[in-house]
Parts: sequence; structure tokens; C-alpha cells
Amino acid sequence: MASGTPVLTVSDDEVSASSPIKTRDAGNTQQLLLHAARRRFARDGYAATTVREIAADAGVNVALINRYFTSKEGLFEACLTRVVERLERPGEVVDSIERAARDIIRTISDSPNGDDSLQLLLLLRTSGDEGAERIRRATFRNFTERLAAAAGWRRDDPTTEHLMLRAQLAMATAFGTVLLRSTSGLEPLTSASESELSGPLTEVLTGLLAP
Amino acid sequence: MASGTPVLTVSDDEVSASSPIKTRDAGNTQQLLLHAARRRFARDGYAATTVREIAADAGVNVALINRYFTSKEGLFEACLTRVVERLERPGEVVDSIERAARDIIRTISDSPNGDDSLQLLLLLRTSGDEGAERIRRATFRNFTERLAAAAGWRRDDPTTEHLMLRAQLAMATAFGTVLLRSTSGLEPLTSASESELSGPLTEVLTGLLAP
Amino acid sequence: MASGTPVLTVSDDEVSASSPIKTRDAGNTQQLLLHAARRRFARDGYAATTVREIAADAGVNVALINRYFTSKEGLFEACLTRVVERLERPGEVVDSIERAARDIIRTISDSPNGDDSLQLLLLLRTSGDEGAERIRRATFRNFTERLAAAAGWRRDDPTTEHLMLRAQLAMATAFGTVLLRSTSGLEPLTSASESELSGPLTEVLTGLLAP
Amino acid sequence: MASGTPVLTVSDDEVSASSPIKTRDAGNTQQLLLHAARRRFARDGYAATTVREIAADAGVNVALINRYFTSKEGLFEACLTRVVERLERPGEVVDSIERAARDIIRTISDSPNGDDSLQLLLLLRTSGDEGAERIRRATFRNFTERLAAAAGWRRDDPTTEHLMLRAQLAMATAFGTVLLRSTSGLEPLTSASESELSGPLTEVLTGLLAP
DNA sequence: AATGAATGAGGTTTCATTCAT
DNA sequence: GATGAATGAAACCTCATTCAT
Repeated sequence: MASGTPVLTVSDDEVSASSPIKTRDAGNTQQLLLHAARRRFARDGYAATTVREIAADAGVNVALINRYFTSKEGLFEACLTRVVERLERPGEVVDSIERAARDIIRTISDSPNGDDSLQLLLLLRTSGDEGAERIRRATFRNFTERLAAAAGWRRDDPTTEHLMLRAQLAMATAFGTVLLRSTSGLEPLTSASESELSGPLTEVLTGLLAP
Repeated sequence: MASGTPVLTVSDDEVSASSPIKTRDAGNTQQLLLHAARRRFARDGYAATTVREIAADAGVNVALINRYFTSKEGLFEACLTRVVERLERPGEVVDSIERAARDIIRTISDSPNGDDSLQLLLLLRTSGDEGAERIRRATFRNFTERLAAAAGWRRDDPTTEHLMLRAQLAMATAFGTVLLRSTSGLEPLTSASESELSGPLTEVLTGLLAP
Repeated sequence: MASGTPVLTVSDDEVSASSPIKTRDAGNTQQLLLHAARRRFARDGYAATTVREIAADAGVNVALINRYFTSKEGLFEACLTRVVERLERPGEVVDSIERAARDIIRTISDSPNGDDSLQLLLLLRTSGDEGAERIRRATFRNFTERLAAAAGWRRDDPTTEHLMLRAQLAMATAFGTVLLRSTSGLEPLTSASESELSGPLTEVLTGLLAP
Repeated sequence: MASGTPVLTVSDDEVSASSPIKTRDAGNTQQLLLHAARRRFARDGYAATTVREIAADAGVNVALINRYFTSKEGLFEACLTRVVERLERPGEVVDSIERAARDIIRTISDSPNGDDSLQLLLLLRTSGDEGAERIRRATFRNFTERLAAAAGWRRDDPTTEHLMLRAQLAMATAFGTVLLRSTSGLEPLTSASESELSGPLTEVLTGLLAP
């Protein structure tokens, strides 16, 4: 079952659609805040986002952010942690480069509106908080190690170090594309469908990972 | 002479090194402010940067920002315009894909500390100001059109539209790599030298532009 | 009931004296701010008044001005609106010139410290804000129309137009006297009692309104 | 020749029209500044006026205000002094009530654009500066004493004190009318001609001064 | 004498956070 | 658990004034 594990795709089961929206439910309130916060932080960045906006999006009182997450930074860190929990799958290996490429392309195609790509963007945002920064970097490392491993990289074999660099460049392509699709308004890139993106991106990613 | 025009490289001749640093010199003060502002805006983003930081970096009084650039947004727009003036070279064509790739790679290698890559990062920052947004988008378009043209794209030939998409993906790779080198701390990517980056990036870029 | 309606006199029931001063009460806070602001704006003018002074007078935090009134201009406009709400009494007619004169004289005598005259002074202050300006002018018009009507002016009878001019001159006398009593320090004018003012002012006002 | 001295009318000979506008002429520069400052201070009030506006109106460098008048307050005081020098005519007596009334009416009719009425308005403006305040009050006193004297008031005869009050009320009418014509936009008052104003104002003023 | 660059104090406003209900 | 009032720090900006040319 390790086979078939997505690299970047996540399944967002945070807010279970079946449950009616309950007020006076601490857990639910937290989910609403996390969801709204992730969107705002990912799209507008940490500093440009106000806690009042987040609370308004979530339909929740502002003071609850401090109650549940201590501070704005705490909320940001929680968003990041959520992303990481879903993206990192320790023990699971990416078994095939083709599958990895396909997953990445799907996440890219998901942007700019999908939730998967939002999580990627979030990793590019910085709050100045040291705790959040550590999380970000660890996640980056974890990502690229798993991707590099699929390409043959071994931690204890220095002769495979160039594969790590290549995996990181693959990640860079993914991040750059999501970012441009989300913020540049460039056409045809922004509106390109998965089928249009698939060809060139497969070339790039497999070219990088299977030299 | 159009031959040999760099795509992304800029030569920063803003502050002539030979002239002694003059105080009480409006032009010089403006340059100092622009320089400091570009660094901060590129690295930390618009909202996270305070005008006091910029003024302190530049070693001048805060009020001069408003005097010379009307507002923080005005300063941001001026930074962007500066970048554009240097990057856009209307009338000049990029004559060869190999040369374009080499230029892009040089700019990427320049990051995270070099000035060229700072200008790229600046294009990813947003201030919420409408004027600045227009400039950003126009610059993106101009960039990719010139790059696409080198790959054979023609504005009036719809059958070459896929080349535009590929040029934009090439830009995305460049942006993503600069960004990751600047903010992720990922190794070996962050510290990779131009000679290490050259191989895989040339593959990617020429693969995208010369399919 | 229309009989006996004062022209300029207002009954200040804003802060009900019976209720204990409550903190953490938005409505009360707004009243405190309005009260303090009206005093300052009327006495010192709009530009010379700082929001910090107003907040200090009201004994509340400065930020609440923006919370409740959006801006300094918003607060000024709110002060003006309050005045207008009390002074304008649409549908009510001033039935006798003698009564109108008596009311005006009472308001004049109220100055410089009374609340009624403060409201008059406020109408002479200008903030540069377009909204406030409209309110001011409409209020002036309303005032003088009601006063002129008492003197026999009819909107659709051009032969009574001179009565409007006379009513406006009566207003001018009232404004001028309040202003001089408030800001000139002239004696005996400033300290004159209602009984001292009554004689000459009655002459002037009835002379103007009942030619 | 004491006969015929105007009460409020001034002849503005500040800037002699025959002399060509000379630059590098300290005296001329001061006149330009005083003239521009008086307009602004009278119309907009002290606090709402910026020294840059004044300098721009005068076509002169801002720093010269401090050079010639020490400070913004110094300039205001100088404006006031100028007004006073022209308005106060020690030794001259107002010989007839009719003539005084006519002069006052002429000054009122001069508003809102004329220079005479500007000088009146200036007296209603306050800078917070103690020196200026003293000047204002002394001028008020001087004015009303001369007017009261024409009505029969004697400084050492307490039984004529009511005449002083009446003179001050006459001044108040003048001030109020100029103010309303200048800032209220009320019609027909604002546009009324001298012939229209003359009737009712003569009634009021002679009624007050010749009881 | 005149200019324009530079400064610092202070003004309004925003925002994260805390407090009382 | 939730709300909304209140707070204080800090942000951007304006303005009178001083300094160097």
C-alpha cells in the first residue's frame, strides 16, 4: 500500500460535510478557523492577513483565535502543522518516478483554487516566527528526500547527491508554477488544464528525476 | 547587437561606485531608498516591511520616503518600475534559446544575495495597489513573450500557442528556483554553484523551449 | 403643541443623569465621545482639535473613535448630525415672532459655556469634508426658513423674499453674538446676563422680523 | 479731518501696484507673504492653514517664513498687527452714528471676497498663541470703544455702560453677517448687494447705537 | 537673499490582544 | 464557550522647522 502514495496530493477531510455546522463546538470552531486561515495566509501572505479577516471568513468571533491558538503566529504555525501532517507520510516511499510526476502535476493543475495547491503556497509564506520557520524547512527537506529517494538517492551515498539537487529543482518547478498560476494572471499558464500541462511538465519532471 | 541581449540579467549601475557618497543630494537619497526598499520588499514582502526599516537601511530620515515617493505604495511602485526598465528591452529580440537559457541560469545562480535575483523576487510581491499590480502583470507578459518568441512563438499564429505555455513554464522554473534558494534553506539547492546548476537547468530550459 | 416650539433651544438629554456611569457600554462610550468632541470642535475648530484630546476628555481610549465613528471626520459629522437632529423639527412651525426672539435670546445668553450655544458654534466650524459641509448648509437653510416663515415669508411668494434676508440677518446677529461672547473676552458683552441682553436684542430681532 | 474716518474700512496699500515685482527684495517678499497669509488664515483658520500653502500662494520659498517671521505663529501675529495698524486710528473719533453705520455696512457688503472683510474674519481666528490673543482682544476693545463713544459712551460715566454693550452687539452683528456670507452659502444673504443690505442693517445698527 | 534637502515631533489610523460579561 | 468592548503599541504620514549650499 506504500505503492500509490501521492507525493503532494492531500485529501482534505478537515471539515466533514455531513455534520451540521454546530455552534458552541470548540473542535468545529477550530477547524473553521484553520480552514479560513490557510486560505488567507496562502493567498495574501502572513503579514497582509488580519485576524479579523480570518475570523470573519470563518464566521467566528476574533477573540477565539487567541483562545484556541494563543496568537496569530500560533494560528499560522497550526496551519503549517496541518499541512505537514498531511503531506509528510513517514515510512511511506514513493516507488515510481512516473507516479510521483503524475501526483505533482495533479497538484499543480489543482491551482489556483484547489486546496492542495493552497497548502503548497502556504509553505512559501513566512511569519518571522522561529517555530514556524523550523517547520517549513523540515517539511521542505522531507519532501525532497522522499522525491530524491524515488530517483535513486541514498542518504549515505555521496555519489547520489546530484539526485537530491535534481529533486529540489523539480520541487522548485512545482512551486514556481503554482505560484505563477496563482498570482501572475499570465495566460495561457493560469487557465491551462491538466491535459495541457501534462505534456511539458512530464518531460521536465521525468527529465530531472530520471536523468 | 541585438544578439547577446540578456533576458533576465541586469547591470546595476544605479549607484556609481566612483562618486563619493554625498549627503544633501536628492538623487542619491532616492537611489539609497530605492535600493534599500527593493531588498526589503523582495525578501520580506510588502506588508511585512515597514518604512522605518527601509529608511534605516538607507540611512536617511523616514519622511523622505513620502517626500520623494508620496507613499509606501509609491515607493513600491517605483521599485517595480525600476526593475521593469531594466528587464524590458523593447525592440530587442532574444535570438537564441541557448543564450536565453544561459542568462536565466546566471540570474538563478546569482541568488539568493545577488541583485538580479532580488528583482525577480520583487515581481512576486504584491502590495494590493492597483497601479503596481498592472505593472507586475505587464512585465510578466513582456518577459514570457520575448522568451516564447525565441522559441518560435508568433503572436498571430495560434498553432504556436503551446510555445507560449512552455515559455511560461520556463519562467516558473526560474522563479521557483530563485524563491527556494532564497527562502527554504534547502541544501544542496541553496548553495549550489552555477556549474552545479547549469547541467540540470540547461536540460530543463532547452527541453521546454526547444521541444 | 406646535405652539411653543423653541427655535434654537435644545434639551440635552443625551446622557441620562440617573443611570450610573457604566464602563464597557458602547452606547455610553459613544455619548461621551460625542459630548467631548462637540465641545472641542465648537471651541477650537476642527483642525486644531486632536483626537487624543477628545479621547482624553471623554476618558476613553483613542482607538474607539475610529471603532465607532470610522475617522475623525466621521466623528465631526456625527456631532453635526446630532445638532441637526435636535435643532431641526420638521413639521413644527414657529408661530410667533416674539416667542422666536425669546428663544434665540435664551440660547445667546446660554453662551459661552452652555450646551445650546456650543451647538451653534459647531455649525460655524468646517472640516473640509464634503458630507459635513452638506449637513451644515442644509441646517442653515432649515433654520432660516422656519424663522422667515414666522415673519410671513412664503416659499412661493417672491414678494416676501426680503423677509428671508431679514431672517438670515437675525441669525447672523445670533451667531455673531455667541461667537464674540465665546472668543473675544469683550466686556461687558461676555458676562452680560440674559436680562441685560434681552432689551437690545429684542429690539434688534423683532425689528428685523416684524418690519 | 477726523470727520469722515471710516470705522472698519481699510485702504489696502500694502502692495503698491506701480512697483514691478522684484525678486531678491526682502521687503516685497514679506508683503507677499503677509498678503497670502492673511487670506488663508482668514478663510481657513490658523490650524487648517499650512505654511507651504501660504508660501505657494506668495510664490516664495517656505523657509523664508521662518526667516522673516520666526515661526508660523510669528506670521500670524504679524498679520494681526497689520490689520490692527490699519483699523486702529488712535486719536481719531467717530463723529456720527450714521457715518459709522454706513462704514460698517460697506465692509459687510465687501464680503466675502473683499479685503476689508478678510481682515475682520482674521480677528475671529485664534492660534493658541498668547501674544496673538492679546492683540486680538485689544483690537476688539479699541473698536468697540470708538463705536460706543460715537453713541455717547464715556469711560468714566458708569451710567453709559449700556451703550458699550450696544456697541458690542453692533459689532457682533457685523461679524456674524460677514461670517455667514463667507462660510454658510446661505442665499439670499451671501449674494445680497449693498443696496439690499443697507435697509435692514441701517435699522439694526442705528437702532442699537441711537436708542 | 534664497533654495531645497533633511529632520523630528506629533497626528490619525490600524491591529493584535486582553478583559468583562 | 462565546461575545464585543477596550487597550496599547506601532504603522504611515504630515508639517513646521533647521541646515547646507
